[in-house]
Amino acid sequence: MREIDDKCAGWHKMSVTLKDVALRAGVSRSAVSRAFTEGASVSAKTRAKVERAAEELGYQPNALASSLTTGRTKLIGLVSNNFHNPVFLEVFDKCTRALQEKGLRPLLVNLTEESDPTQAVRLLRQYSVDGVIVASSTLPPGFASAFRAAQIPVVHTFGRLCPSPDVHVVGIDNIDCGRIAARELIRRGYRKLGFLGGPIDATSTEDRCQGFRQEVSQRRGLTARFCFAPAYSFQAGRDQMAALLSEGAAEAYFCADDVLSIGAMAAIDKAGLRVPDDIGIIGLNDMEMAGWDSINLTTIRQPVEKIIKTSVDLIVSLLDDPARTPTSLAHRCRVVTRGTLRALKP
Amino acid sequence: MREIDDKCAGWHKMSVTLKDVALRAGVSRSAVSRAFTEGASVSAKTRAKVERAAEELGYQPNALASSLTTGRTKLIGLVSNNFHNPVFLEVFDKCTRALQEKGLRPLLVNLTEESDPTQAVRLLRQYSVDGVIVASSTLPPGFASAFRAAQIPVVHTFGRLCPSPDVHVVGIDNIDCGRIAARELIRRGYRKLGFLGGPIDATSTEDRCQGFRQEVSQRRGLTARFCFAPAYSFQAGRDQMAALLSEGAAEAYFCADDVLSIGAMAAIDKAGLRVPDDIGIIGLNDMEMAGWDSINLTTIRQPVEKIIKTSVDLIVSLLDDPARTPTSLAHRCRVVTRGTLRALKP
DNA sequence: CATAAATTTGCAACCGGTTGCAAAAAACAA
DNA sequence: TTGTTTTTTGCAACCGGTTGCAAATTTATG
Repeated sequence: MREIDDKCAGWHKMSVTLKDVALRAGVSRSAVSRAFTEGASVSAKTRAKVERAAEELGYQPNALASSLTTGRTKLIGLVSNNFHNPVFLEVFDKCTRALQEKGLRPLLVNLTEESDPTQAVRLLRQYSVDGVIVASSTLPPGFASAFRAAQIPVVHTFGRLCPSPDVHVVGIDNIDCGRIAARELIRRGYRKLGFLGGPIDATSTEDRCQGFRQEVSQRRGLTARFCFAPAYSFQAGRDQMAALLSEGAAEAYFCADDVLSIGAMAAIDKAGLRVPDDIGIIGLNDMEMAGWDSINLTTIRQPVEKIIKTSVDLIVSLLDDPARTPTSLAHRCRVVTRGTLRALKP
Repeated sequence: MREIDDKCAGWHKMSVTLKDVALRAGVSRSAVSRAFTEGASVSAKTRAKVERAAEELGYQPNALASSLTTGRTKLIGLVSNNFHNPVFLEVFDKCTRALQEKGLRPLLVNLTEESDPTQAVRLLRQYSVDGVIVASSTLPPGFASAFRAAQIPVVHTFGRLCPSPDVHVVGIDNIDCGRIAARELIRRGYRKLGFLGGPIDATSTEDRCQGFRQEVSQRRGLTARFCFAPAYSFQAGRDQMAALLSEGAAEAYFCADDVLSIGAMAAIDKAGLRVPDDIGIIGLNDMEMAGWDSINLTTIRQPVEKIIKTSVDLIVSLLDDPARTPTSLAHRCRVVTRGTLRALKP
């Protein structure tokens, strides 16, 4: 520590460069460059000289400078608008880890409200990112397409599926999730069903709603009501459920998100009703807190880890082959049974 | 959409450059550069010509290339190892927003296990970040210092306070928080106190423990026991509390983190005891979930928003004046009373 | 209108690397 | 040893911008 400080004393913006190393090692600048390039033509002898000099000077190649000629920055834009949903902490964790393991660096973009991609595209083009991961279950497909139009490889993680999509999509089949939820409720004998969604224009809510509706309409003797909270948030779920309760609630709800579910349960509790005895709830996501004892939410599990891994692998392969025709990749979801639906009839 | 695609057809890696714009506008490259530089000397006429040409070609200046000469990338390393604590979602949200508002871009580094800074320093030096925010309540002061030693402006957010620190620290007075917690428990008439910390080597746990201990030892007639969970996690809190219960628990615990508190409460509940009737709990952080009805945790609130704002303002000012002597900046914390401590005696 | 002052412009060098190419060195073959 | 092939090396140009400086232009002044 002390030693480093002493060595540093006096500099201001030194930053050892290729030239310095070359000078010290007594070789040309190209030689140094090559010594640091995997698979380049350098003799063992010069490589040794260079490495020693670099070591002594504490040289670090400037990734940005080299990107100028190589055309690769190893930067990946990580774009999201879901900075409020706990499940996204897991997403960021997994995603940054996976990228780091591949030698890529996540450049984070937080879309505040904004759902217009031009700003984000501009920014990420300025930084010459090699690719972009759009992680959002609410943005429309057109958002991610804007990156493609700008020649930037892009994967829309948690995006809306589509048979022949504009850009690569990795996520879950939200329509199917709606069906799964409906079937689970029906299986447990509920007849008066409800759907509580997030923002009505979020693609995930639309799709989950659609699947739910489809499944319900295929059966006889069921009723279903649909409503939408203005956000995927505790407060929104709570308020919305409070309103529903005052106008006569259904027997069980599919809340299109765990946080929403928890808000809804708070309202139910406050109204003096009990889950699952009076009202059943099934959520979606299986975020960590869903498993906490005081919450214990039955929910549909989204395999986040797999989704992220697939997305990162995909973006990596796109770096080499950007032209691959876009595909939709859906991961399987399953119900995680906890305590917010009544027991199956024996 | 269609139109854009058509225009794109044929390119491969075109990327419009300064030269292209210069050519089209019929001016020199420097003129174009100046037209895009705030406060440079350009006539209105040429600026107009350049802007039109740039518009037509869809030109975006390459931030990385310009960083080569200006020495500024506007990249800020955001380094953290707390990708599991929900409060950090808020941290990331606030932090990225604040940085973006200042025209800076967060380059995320997820320290997986790792508590050796050399790797991170190397990486961020390669990308010539203008500064670094280390957001962690567990890393030792030496971690952030490594950036300073590498001549990179750094702020340690949520770091350990110190009268004359090695690097700028913004956060809370953890020792004081320990005291506050103890006082709150004592005020409510608890006599047999307990401290449940996170990893024993996390600076935040050490300090909170120390403050708690200090306060307790200043009073008569109190007992206090101390224990530490291996992580700031639900499971760890739960397991640790389960162990405590089996060997005879205290009347009230200060759990050095909200997630830990919730885990502890789960264990208490499972043991057939009740909070706050049998055991009182006070947490620390006031993460969003602490306010959820089913949790309703009394806790010490950390003013995350202010802390982040201060940190970002600080790093911004460091960009212009990197040599400023490091300071410790503590934000005030206060108890948020909810339902996990017994009522005050009348 | 001439001249001085202020503004705008382009040239050329530079930022920190990479890379094609031809010359130099080393390794190999005869 | 010499001639040939292979490997290593340095030169110089380039990546996409920025900037000091002097020349050219515009504006202000007398």
